[in-house]
Amino acid sequence: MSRNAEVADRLDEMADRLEALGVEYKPRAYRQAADNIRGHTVAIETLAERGRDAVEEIDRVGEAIAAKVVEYVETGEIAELEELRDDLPVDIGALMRVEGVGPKTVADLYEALGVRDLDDLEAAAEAGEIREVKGFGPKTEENILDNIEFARESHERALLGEAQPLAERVLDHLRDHGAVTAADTAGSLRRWRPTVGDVDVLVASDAGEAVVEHFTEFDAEVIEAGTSKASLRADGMRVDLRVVVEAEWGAALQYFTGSRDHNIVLRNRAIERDLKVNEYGVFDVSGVEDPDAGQRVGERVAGGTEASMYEALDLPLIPPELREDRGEVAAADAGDLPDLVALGDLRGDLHTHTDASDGDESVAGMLAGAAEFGHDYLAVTDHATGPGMVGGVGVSDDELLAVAEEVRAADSEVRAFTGVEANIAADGSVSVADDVLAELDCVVASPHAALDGDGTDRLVAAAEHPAVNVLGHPTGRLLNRRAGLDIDIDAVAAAAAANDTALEINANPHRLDLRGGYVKAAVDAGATIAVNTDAHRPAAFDYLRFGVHTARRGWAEAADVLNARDADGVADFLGL
DNA sequence: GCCGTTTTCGGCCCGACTGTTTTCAGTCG
Repeated sequence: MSRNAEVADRLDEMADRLEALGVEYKPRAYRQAADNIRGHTVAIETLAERGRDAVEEIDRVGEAIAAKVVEYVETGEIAELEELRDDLPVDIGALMRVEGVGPKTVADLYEALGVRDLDDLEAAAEAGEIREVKGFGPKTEENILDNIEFARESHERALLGEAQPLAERVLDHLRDHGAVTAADTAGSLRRWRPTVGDVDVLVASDAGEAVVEHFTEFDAEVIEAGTSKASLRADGMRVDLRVVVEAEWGAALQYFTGSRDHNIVLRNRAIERDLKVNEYGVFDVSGVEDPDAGQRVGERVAGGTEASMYEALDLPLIPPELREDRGEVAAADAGDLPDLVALGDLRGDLHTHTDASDGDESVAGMLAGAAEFGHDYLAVTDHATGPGMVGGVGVSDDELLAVAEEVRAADSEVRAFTGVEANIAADGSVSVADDVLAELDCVVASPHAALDGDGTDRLVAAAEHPAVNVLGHPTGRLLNRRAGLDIDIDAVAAAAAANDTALEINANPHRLDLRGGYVKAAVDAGATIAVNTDAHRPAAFDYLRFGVHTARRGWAEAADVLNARDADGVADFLGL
């Protein structure tokens, strides 16, 4: 776990515990600080070493939280958190994972029954003790019992790469219903976050109940189903449906896409204009005595489309991937929104494998697959031997040259670039002889071993290597499994930009590395981005969309992306 | 606890739903 996430988790825990105690406002402050630390592109220990003032540079982190961050980095503890843990000695994170159980419930059940963890909770529910607690009843007890098992299993967020295909199947099913006039994803899935907590789908229809019923006929367990919303559990994920009328489609889509912080910025902007924004539309409340009197108070000025919602606030439509409260509203206001790269802009793939190393397909098969996918060019970059390449996966320098010869000789519809995925050792050196690298068109260099600690110097050294063209999956993270290297992205991006080395967005859904926040920093520093699939078989070329949307989350335009260039443009970049 | 064209104090987004209640607290998104 990167230390940013580790620190953020501690602050989130403080928020939960403060909320359990009934403290107002502080929980929100801690959560916002935690979110911003988690997403910050500079390693938190680097900032902590520079002192409290440096930590305070992170948005929503003030004096008090910065001091706790420094304390945590230096001592591994936050004294106040330890006190809070002593006050309420429970596994608050595990308990809150139970649907319907929040901080207050955790505190109440500890006080009344001494519930400390999921096992205690289950025992208390089975013994019928929970229904006897004041404020609780048999229904709550039953719900807790029903939801405990899912809480035990689903401690991880689902990968985008799993959730997106499920969402598409659900949307296809919904669109089969004649009364459905529009259907789309919402939530973090529509923002293409690398992991999602659940799958949100939204439908426009005048026949809410019929659509909900149709939804429950999808092959899945029904959690709940009302007149306009319902939830299923499918493939280990929760799928939430909402049905709205067509006139409120845009408002609902905007609202449920979030992020929450993005929506707060919009609401505050609305208030400045005597407008009110909610999931039903934008309303002019200038002549209204009490704007809070109801959800559709005032005159509706927008709501049918998402664009109308933004237009009512004097803004252009902001693409979902940007809606993370990272300055997108200010940029939109100033007319400075990026013209984001799109899937159709991508013309090739510069990081792929064949059965010469650990791929499943021959050189010819990969080239044919690339042509079928619609690419103009493909770089064949099999693994070199070196640190991290166990079990004979990597091929020797001589074999690399033999594969290159096969690539050159291939009769291919796409332009074929020879290449290698070399390994960046812990000291930053590259594991292939210089004279071999010189023979190859496209040299990808990636870290495959020693994937913890600070990797900044290592990546800077690789970026400065004259033969290296692309830094592959720079941090080496694996979602839900390995945090990967901590890096100072500004330093890495500066070195990449200065040395004409591209930084990869590895589109494999287990990686999505670089992540969006790092991409934005890299683009800001003038670095070139390569969106590659790391395909080990032709079917994996489809991963490209996950990479493209990650690029969009990083505010990247087509001009920032190496493989949005034509084959000659790429050849120029590679120095051919 | 944080923040500032309401600037060093006084606010802090908004609404639906559920289950428990006789008017609302907690949770969720």
